[in-house]
Amino acid sequence: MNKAESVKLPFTQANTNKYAELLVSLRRVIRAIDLHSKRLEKETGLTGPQLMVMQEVVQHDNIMVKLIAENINLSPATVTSILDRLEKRGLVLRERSTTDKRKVGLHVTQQGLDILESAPKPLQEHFINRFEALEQWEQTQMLSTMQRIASMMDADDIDASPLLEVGLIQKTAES
Amino acid sequence: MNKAESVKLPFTQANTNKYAELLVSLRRVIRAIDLHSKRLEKETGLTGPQLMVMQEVVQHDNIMVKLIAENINLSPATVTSILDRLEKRGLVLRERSTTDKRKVGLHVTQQGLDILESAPKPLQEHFINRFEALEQWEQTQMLSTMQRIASMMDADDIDASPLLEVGLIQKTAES
DNA sequence: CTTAAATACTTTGTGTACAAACAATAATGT
DNA sequence: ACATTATTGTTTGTACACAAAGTATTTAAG
Repeated sequence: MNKAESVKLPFTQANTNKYAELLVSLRRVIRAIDLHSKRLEKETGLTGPQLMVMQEVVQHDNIMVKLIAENINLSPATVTSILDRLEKRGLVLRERSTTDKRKVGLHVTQQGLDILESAPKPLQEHFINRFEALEQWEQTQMLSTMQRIASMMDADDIDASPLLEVGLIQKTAES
Repeated sequence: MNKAESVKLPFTQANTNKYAELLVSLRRVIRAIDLHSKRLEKETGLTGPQLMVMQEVVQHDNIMVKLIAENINLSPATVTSILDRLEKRGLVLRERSTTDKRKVGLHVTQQGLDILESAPKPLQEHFINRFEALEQWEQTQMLSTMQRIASMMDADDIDASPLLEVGLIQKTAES
């Protein structure tokens, strides 16, 4: 077990445990998504997040800001700023509820529908094609890996109780 | 399985192939990374990206901006703005090369080293612990899945030649 | 040697993305 | 009735993150 005592290893160095590589892959993915979003914007006038918000509004008319935020995993503040832009372009409408004046219901306009009509997907066509060309089991496996990473990451405080359902693996300390 | 066949299915509809769920997981992960970065900032004064840049500079003294950008997968413009902040706080130094005055070499200061000394990891401790508690094969499998997703995403133009090695799956045109 | 092209970095402009502070309203408590 | 608390949404301030345009410098071409 002489793996980590080497010479100096300032911080994350050569033995750089796999999670560092994982982080690099994640960065690549994040960047790819962002670049796609930027390209969308030029081609269709809608960024990825804007597209996701629009779709939420279309699928659930009169939806509240809070709900949108939860559904697509963004903070309310972020959603507000996205809605500002969408409203300014006349793609959605805000309507304050009369029964509960804290709430704001969202509606898509005809112009918004028109844009969505021709709107592309929130992920690269290229990726989608490749993904769907995979075998079912591969898609499933990819998805469940991502979901697992996600659940390992969020809930920093909640302790891994639900993660152990798989079985109390007894550590198997083989080197 | 009568859960999603609802009424109209405007665009991305109920059969909403798995990639949509994948995107949701990715968003969760992206957000978890961002939230961790924000927390880091409050606790140590360094965000995740700042930490990554610092580590590049420590590991390769006199490194150029361009190189940093490539190594951590960011645009030069982004790195410049991160360096602005690090320099303003006296954590790094910019030094214009004398032989090629376009180039800027980066150096970490003592103060920067001090901060790094106590610097946390760029991912949640919690995640790292969980990840490293996994079996080796599981770590490997997670990593390779992420790398596969990454390579399916970037290089929008490059056609999937290396991806087909697995076998020319014949599309499975069910539905 | 002068112009053109390439390189390295910065600036500008836009769009996320968040926490924290705020405002308005609603629900609850006393 | 009045005060406290909770909920919903917005504002403010900061930090990414990029493309496109701009600056300075170097290299290449003619």
